[in-house]
Amino acid sequence: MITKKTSGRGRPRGFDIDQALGIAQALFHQRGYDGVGVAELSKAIGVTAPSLYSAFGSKRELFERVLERYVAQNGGWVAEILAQENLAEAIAHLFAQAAANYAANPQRPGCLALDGTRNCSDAQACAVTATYHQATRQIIRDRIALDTPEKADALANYVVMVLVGLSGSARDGMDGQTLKESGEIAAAGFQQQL
Amino acid sequence: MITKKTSGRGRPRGFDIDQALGIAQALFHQRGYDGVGVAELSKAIGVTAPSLYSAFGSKRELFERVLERYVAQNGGWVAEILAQENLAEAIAHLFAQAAANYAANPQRPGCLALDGTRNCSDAQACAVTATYHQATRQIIRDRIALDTPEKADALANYVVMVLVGLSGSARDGMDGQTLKESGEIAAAGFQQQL
DNA sequence: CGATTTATGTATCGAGTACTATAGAAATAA
DNA sequence: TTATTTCTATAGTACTCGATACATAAATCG
Repeated sequence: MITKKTSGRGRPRGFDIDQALGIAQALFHQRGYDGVGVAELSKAIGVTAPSLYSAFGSKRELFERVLERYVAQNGGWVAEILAQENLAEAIAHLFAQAAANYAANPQRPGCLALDGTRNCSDAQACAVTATYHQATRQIIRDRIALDTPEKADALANYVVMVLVGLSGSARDGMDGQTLKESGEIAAAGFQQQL
Repeated sequence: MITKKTSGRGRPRGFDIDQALGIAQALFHQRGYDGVGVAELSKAIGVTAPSLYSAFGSKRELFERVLERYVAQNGGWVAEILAQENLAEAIAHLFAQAAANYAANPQRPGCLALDGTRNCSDAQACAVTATYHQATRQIIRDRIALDTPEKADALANYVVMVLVGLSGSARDGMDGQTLKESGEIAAAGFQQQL
């Protein structure tokens, strides 16, 4: 855990860390890791590059913090929805919520964790998203295993594939209603397997 | 149509156009449009940058030629498979073939047309892939409309969403067998809607 | 042959990349 | 106050990006 000294001895920080993370989050979500430069991040946040490096260490570490924040804000619903009793309904709700979230803001379509490092040149940044990707898949698998342990792997892979499809389609411009309909068909297909 | 003078008056070209396109195709498929630079393309093809620009005009135009070649080689199977009589079987075959193709070469996972310009900084390059994307969706829609005109739009969007999911999952490292299984579930979901 | 046309390599352009050395500014601690 | 600590901005580092000016090489045409 990083110890955040809220106030120490030296000159106080001239910008708010969380607000800066929010601005960076929006930019990364719009155009991906490679698509946003440190210069643009600095300008948008309103500080100079050295201040960013002093606060976050590197562009990749800043992205890690952004992703951590994103998952904290937008990752909880996965576990919440999966907590309900009926598995088929849980998956249907999962797809519906994913469709809604991925198309909620046309300027930030899809999932930052799933698509933020697509075609990314930085292997370490890719690894960060892959961690969250894998963690989410595990959560889904564990829930499915409560009902059908022997089909858990195959069905979890299917569910993740659909989420990738929904996120990617959102980034391709598919509107929320269409996304929702496609999710419903995918959910019906899931139910059929039980 | 571009008139290709096979032999004109000046100095003959020192490299084979189609062979160069093949090398560029492999590179773009591996790492996407932004992930491959002109310097690397030049080095891989074995010519200098000015020769590439003389032959293709720009990196974006080279990518257009590459995509044209890719679709000519790997796009025909979509229409072929959809030509069969039974719609549900056609879609099942479509997903199975997509799964097989997207995972056929681990170094070139997924679909170049679907994922070649993900998070791409060049808007024109994105537009090129979007054209093929839309054309494929139209082919699928028209085939579905032969059976169920009123559901054609929704089902075509679903099918494209699944293809995006399969391609994206392949790029995330999902193996061919898992991809195939997920495609089968998605195909069963499609059949259920008829 | 000379004139013309096209492709080639060298060497470089300006802009952008992530990142940082350095010095000054602004706070606390003694 | 003086020393210490931390953040800040200026101004740069070395590198890569897509694209090109220029002169030369290699072909055809008249």
